This record gives sequence, structure tokens and C-alpha cells, in this order.
Amino acid sequence: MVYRKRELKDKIFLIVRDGSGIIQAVINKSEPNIADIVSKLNIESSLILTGVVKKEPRAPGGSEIHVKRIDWYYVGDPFPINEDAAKADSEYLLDVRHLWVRSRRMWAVLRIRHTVFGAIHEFFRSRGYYEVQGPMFVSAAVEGGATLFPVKYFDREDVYLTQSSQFYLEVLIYTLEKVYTVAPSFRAEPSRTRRHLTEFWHAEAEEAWLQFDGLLKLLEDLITYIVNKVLEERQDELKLLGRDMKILEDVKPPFYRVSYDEAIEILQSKGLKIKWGDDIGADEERVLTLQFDKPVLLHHFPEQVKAFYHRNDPSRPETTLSVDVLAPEGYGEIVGGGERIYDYEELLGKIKKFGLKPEDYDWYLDLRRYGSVPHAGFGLGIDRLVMWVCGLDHIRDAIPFPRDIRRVKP
RNA sequence: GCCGCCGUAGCUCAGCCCGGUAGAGCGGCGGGCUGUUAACCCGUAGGUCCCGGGUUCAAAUCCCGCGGCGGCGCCA
Repeated sequence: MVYRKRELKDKIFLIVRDGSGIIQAVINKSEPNIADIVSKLNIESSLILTGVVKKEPRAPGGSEIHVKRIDWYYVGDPFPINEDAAKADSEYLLDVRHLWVRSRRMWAVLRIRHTVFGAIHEFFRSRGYYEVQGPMFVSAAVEGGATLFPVKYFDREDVYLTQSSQFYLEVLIYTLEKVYTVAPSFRAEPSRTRRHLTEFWHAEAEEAWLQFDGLLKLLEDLITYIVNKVLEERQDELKLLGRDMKILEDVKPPFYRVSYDEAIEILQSKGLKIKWGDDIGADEERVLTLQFDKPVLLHHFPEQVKAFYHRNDPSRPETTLSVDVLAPEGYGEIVGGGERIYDYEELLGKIKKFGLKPEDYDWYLDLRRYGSVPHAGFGLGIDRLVMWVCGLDHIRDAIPFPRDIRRVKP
């Protein structure tokens, strides 16, 4: 594909790209049969060319192709995206996302995203987790709060798109013990923020017998593994995105471990109006994570700010064995997880305490009724992780075809 | 649901306060140019000023509606 064309009196410089990157090609106008074709090509027109590669310090990248033959070409209309639009990071780029993915920037992000997805699978499989798949059509909410997308499912009206595979993973620990999944989740919250999508990629894991300290360790290892893999394989892409590599290189265990209590103290000392029992919102997260240069494991949230299935800490029952991983530099929450309630009576009590109907959770309660083991798990927002690793301003640029409150095209 | 901002050329935007003949850069087209690096220089075409209503002798400009964007809440 033609990336840039610069036509001079007796030469044409054509910067061409393929999936691997870009290189400059030179066409001499003393060969009119070639030059006449190249002269017609617009940005993003395509061609197959043959020539001799030579070292050339004057060329961008240090070498260039002296074109001897054009074997095939296709003249496209003038490409509708220019440098102004790209620089402005405009809404227009989302309208023409099917063309914008050709940009150097999206090229780099998508290659890093590929590495992140691969690293997740490698990590879990190397540690003996089984990959499983939950359904996308579901009949009840995982948690009370989040909103579900209703689906027209034949003549039924109680079917929705899943917002998490967690409950299904909890089912499968009794078969496979250690399970994970990489799947989309859907949230019908009318969120208009730089870190929300209505359809996002969710890496979730559940593990029998896993306890709180083990969970924290697991999260550190997983995130460290992913970041290292990206640093190993995607130096050029990170550089192209202008990412500060130092911050990624410093990602290694142990992460900062901050209890909810300590977080409240830090925030109060920074002058924020917050008291024990309040949820830690996006503004608070930002203040908090700007204090740290590594991911933060924020743990022991009060019972009332976390979903009903979180297990209360027996030594301090007003808090839960819960953890959020906050990405540094103000990026905020990328993981939510914790120990789950394994005791039948305790879970039933919590469901009632939260004003939920036990009959909506019949099979989930069965998991405790018919033999139960302590277990823990978490959900990782992969798009958010990619956003942080790449240093992007908006989650929409971390995924090729973002879905948000209004956008379902392209 | 709440708060703020914006709708003008293919794209990025100025003009709007203070109403009076529609502007620039990029892109397109034509020409020029000593190997260009987001090339550069000259010329040229290109407009339902989002749409609907109102005020006015007169509206891109003021008012109302409409649409879009950003942020918060919620969460990954």
C-alpha cells in the first residue's frame, strides 16, 4: 500500500507499507513506464513492486528499494483521512475506523494487543489452568448493580447478554479446579468515559482452594508476565506510540499493597472529602494512582461497596477479601476480584441482606449446597490493560471496533 | 441521571460576543522544483454555515428545539 508519495522533477519517492512496516521506494522518471503508473497512485493505493534494496542513509529507515518493475497495481480514490484528522484524534476517525486501522498508530496498538492476548493464554496454560467458555446468552444478572442488554430470544423476554462469565467459571472449578476464559462481556450502563465500552474483552479466572494472599500473588505474576512479554516482542510498536518504557520496565512483583483503610487516609491527607464506607470513585483512583509508579493492589473494601458474593474477612467482618488492581499513572482499575463466599448459609444471608431474591440465584446457591470449597477469582479488563500498556488516552483506541453507548458501526 | 463544550469545504478549524456579499491550512486537480522525510513553491476547483422554528429590513452570528462530544456516577 502507498503510505506517502513525494513527486519531484525526475524522481518519485514512494513510501510503501505492508503488514510488517514501511520502507521507501524510489522510481526514476527516466523509466516512464513505471513512473507513469506510480504517478497515478493515491495514498493507500496498492501495488506489487520488484526492485533492488540498497542501503541509503538519506532514506527514512536507512534503506530503500530501487524499483525495477510494477507487477500489479490498484488505484484507490483519494484517501479521506489526512494528518490534520489524525492529529485531532477526532470523532471522524471513529466513523472511518475501518480505514483508520491502516494507520501506523492502530497498527502498533493491534500488534501489542495481539501479544497481550497471547500472553494471557500462555500464562494460564503454563500454570495448569484449563480454558473454558461460558455462554453469552444468560438469564440472570451476576450482580445487582450492572445493567444487562436484553436479547430477543424467540418469544422469551428474560434473556440477556452476559456481563461476566464468573458464575460459570465458579461452576467449573468443581470439575477442573483451575479455570480461565477470555471472552466478551456486555454492560448496558450509559457510561460516557474514556475507560468504558459496552462490549469489552474480559479475562476471568477462578481457582479452587485459592486464598486471598495467593490471589494477590497470582495477579502480580499475571500482569508482570504480560507486560514483560510486550516489552520483549513489541519495542518498536511501543516506541512508535511514544510510550514511556521505564514505567513498564519497573512492573515487577511485589506491587504496592494498599488497604482500603490506608487509601482513605491518603485521600483525606490530600484534602479529598471522603469517609470510611464511601466507594473509591474515578477521581479518587486517579489521585491515588498518581502517587505510585507501579500497579496498586487495593484490598479489603467495605462490604457495602462490593458485590454480594465477596467473602467477608472473618477477622474483620465489615470488610471483604476483595482486591482491585489499579494501573499507575492515573489509569485506574483494570482488575476486580476476591475470595468468594463458599458457605451456603453465608451466601444466602448475604443475598437477602443485599435485597436480592434467592430464587434468582438458585443454581449459584446449589454450588454451595452440594459440596463446596473455598475459592477465589478475578476479572481483568483486557482493553483497559492494553490502553495502559500502550499509554492511550481512550479505551476506544485499544480495540479495533469499539462499541460504546451510541457507536455500533463500523 | 447530573455538569461542561461543540455542530461552517472531503478533513482540521477561524469567523459568532458586537447581525450587513463565506475564510485559512491540509487533501484534490494543474504547473514548478538539486534526494524528498507530515517535502516545498505558484495557481485552481470545492459550501444546504446540521436541520426545523422564532426575533429582525437583514441570521453562520441572537433565542428555542434537535444532534454530537467530553467528564462524573456505575464498573473491567
